[in-house]
Amino acid sequence: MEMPHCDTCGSRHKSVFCSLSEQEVNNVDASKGCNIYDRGQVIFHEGNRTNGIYCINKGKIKLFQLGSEGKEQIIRFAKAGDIIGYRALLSEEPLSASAEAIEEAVVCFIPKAQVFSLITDNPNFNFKLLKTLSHELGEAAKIITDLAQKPVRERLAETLLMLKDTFELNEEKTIQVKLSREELANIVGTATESVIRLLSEFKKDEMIALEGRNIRLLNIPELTRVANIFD
Amino acid sequence: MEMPHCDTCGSRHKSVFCSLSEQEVNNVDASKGCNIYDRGQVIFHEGNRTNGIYCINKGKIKLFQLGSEGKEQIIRFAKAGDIIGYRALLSEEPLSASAEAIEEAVVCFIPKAQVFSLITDNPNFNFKLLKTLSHELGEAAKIITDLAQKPVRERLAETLLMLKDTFELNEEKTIQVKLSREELANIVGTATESVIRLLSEFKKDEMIALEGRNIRLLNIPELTRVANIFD
DNA sequence: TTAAAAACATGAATTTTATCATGTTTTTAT
DNA sequence: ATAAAAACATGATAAAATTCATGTTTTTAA
Repeated sequence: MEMPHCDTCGSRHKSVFCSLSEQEVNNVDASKGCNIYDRGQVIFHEGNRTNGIYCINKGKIKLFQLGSEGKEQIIRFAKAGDIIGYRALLSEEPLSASAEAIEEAVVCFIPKAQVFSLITDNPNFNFKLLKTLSHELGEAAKIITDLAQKPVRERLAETLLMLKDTFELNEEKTIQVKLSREELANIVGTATESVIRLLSEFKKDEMIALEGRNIRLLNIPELTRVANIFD
Repeated sequence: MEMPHCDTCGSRHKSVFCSLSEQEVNNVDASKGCNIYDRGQVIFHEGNRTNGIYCINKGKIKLFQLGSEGKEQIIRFAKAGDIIGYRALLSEEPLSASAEAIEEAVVCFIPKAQVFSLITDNPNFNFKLLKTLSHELGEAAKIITDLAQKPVRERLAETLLMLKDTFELNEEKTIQVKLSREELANIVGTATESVIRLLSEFKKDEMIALEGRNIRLLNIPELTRVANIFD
């Protein structure tokens, strides 16, 4: 594999690393290691320790926890420019989730020492980290309230809109990520059959179109109404 | 009211402020403002902006979001030594939750400038903040998985154990916090009647004893088993 | 390429959970 | 102290969601 350079990494400027000096970018470059992961390959395992953070150069990643019955709960997604594994590194706790590529991905590993030296020496990086963590915590609180209070139909509509925001639509209004019905169920927090049924309903109501795992959002205002989102 | 001094604040040494120098403590003291809140009084409102963080000197606080039907979802609790409002301050977003005293509380307000100067000048404080945020994010992920996958009965048992860990038991094994059945339902994510019914069951099975709003945990191993917690 | 496995789909039955109705007890405010 | 309000409690009913069963389609691997 050809090692990608942070220098030429397209997503660096909209990432947590956007404020790094040339010298700092070179330091990160020198200390990092990169890997290609095929669809389905695991980047790290829940419960393990981490000695650095992972930066997504290319591809799409799902982060999930295993529930007590061995069922996956997808906590969030990461894509080019995002970092993963920082929560465990900073809290000095084991990884709270596993990370798995949902399409071919290139992921760089930045060792702990490098991360901590950036935190110490680059206030902008530090504030970016604080901001990322705080933002994620706010998102998590919203998800908690939704899971606790909204019925499955609303949560599925909301999930489709979240996937649109995260991965965007192409020209044909198709969400740019392919997930199985089971994976959708593992975001929504429901049974696979319920997702299948509700997707069929959304299709019948012409809110979406289905072509295999591709989902086209035909009527976003109506999906928003179903999701019961007021903000 | 008598203004409490950080200097003599019993919880400071186990809080995020434990690493402050004498000078820094004096600076915080000089810039802070304190208030007493009676049970039921609101400290801040979801959706508003904040210009600092709130440090609990005494008392117990619930943090909650309002769901789309106007129902409270309790996200977490705070007690002496804890800080609240930092998520919104650091993410530069509106407050994601409201804070309300569930018993008489003394809460100090530390202005933004003071917080940011500590972040910049005291690496230990900064790391404590990063650690707190990361830890909270991990807790939130666990809650998400539980809400998505565990039935109400298990979640209620788990909630009782969480309250035990947060507020501790007295000599009679009573959880040291008084919550209404409705508030318990707003943690668990269920209907008030379901909480009432399940508490009666737990009582019949001699896992707990009920005396008004006091809950005594008689059989913690069995509660743990019901909660289906393997760690 | 073809057999096996996995994913998708749908109906029926069952379980879980919420809602509604009603009565009692406790708390709060005058 | 007492009336009103809120909280607690429980049964009956209804709704929501899961599970089970079964068949089809799609994907994967030999």
